[in-house]
Amino acid sequence: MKLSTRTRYAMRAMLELANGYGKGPLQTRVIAKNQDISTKYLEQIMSALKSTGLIRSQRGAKGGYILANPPEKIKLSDVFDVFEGPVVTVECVANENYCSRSADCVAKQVWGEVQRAVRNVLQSTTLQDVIDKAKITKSDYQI
Amino acid sequence: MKLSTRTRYAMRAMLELANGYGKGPLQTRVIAKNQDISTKYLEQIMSALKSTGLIRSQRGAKGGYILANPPEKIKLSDVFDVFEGPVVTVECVANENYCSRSADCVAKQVWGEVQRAVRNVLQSTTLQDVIDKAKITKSDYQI
DNA sequence: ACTATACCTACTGCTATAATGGGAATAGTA
DNA sequence: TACTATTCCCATTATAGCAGTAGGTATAGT
Repeated sequence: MKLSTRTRYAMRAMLELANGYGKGPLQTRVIAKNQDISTKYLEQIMSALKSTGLIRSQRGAKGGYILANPPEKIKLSDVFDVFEGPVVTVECVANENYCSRSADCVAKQVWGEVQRAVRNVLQSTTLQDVIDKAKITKSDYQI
Repeated sequence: MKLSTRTRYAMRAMLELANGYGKGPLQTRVIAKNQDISTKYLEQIMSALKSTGLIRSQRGAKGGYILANPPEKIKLSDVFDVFEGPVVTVECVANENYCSRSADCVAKQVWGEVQRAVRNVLQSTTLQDVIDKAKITKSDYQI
């Protein structure tokens, strides 16, 4: 159950944007360099983040991306869901009609609990929470 | 972050074995039929489960598989780990030297929390727990 | 005009997944 | 002994998704 690099890159990019929130747009190129990510690949990721409404863009020179909402309003689950779907698990948890065993299936319940555990962590934490945590634990922090 | 079908099949097969624990070996063919899984594919999965020591086999006619330990001694995480590795997340969480940002990386901490949440669910539940739950909620249960 | 940026589309190599298939070794049974 | 049901072992395949590359267009600032 690995995370895709897309999700990891997306999270790191969003944390960069959160960190620079209020200081104008941040460019893909800059984020890519800071995070040591392929610029071209990150471009696609930013595009996806934009299409879900998490970030806004400014085209042209001095353009870039900014968060669509303040970092304390963006939950980690918002970012996570862009590429990992509605979280973890199994088709049968989401779709009641997926399989004939559905009603009685206990395996389904197990995966449902795992799903809730993950969601609980990601929904109860905002980008701002993460930034704050970093500032507390490290003066010389990095994201 | 989908689960592989291997893991889902493995879990269902283990639950079948748990359900029939003490009644002699259960055959791949039977499990496959009950669970509507390709027999040949399940064969490989059973082989992997055996090689990790979770189940034992009896070859030849009237053979099959049995749990290596009673169902109350087998945690769901034992089954999960066979195919999903040491759980969720990201190389940098497991390997301290994976990336130069490691020491200060807050993204890493996020994924670490997710990992712990998942492990917590899977380590605190045994096969027997799941069977019991099914018996309570349904007289006509199915796994 | 020039430049830096977002934006768009297509392609590529790679790997893992989810099977399928054939057959050998083993053990019970008639 | 012959027969049969099983585990066991190995190879092959089709597909899909991931991660990344590439080239170009539209837009905005200077």
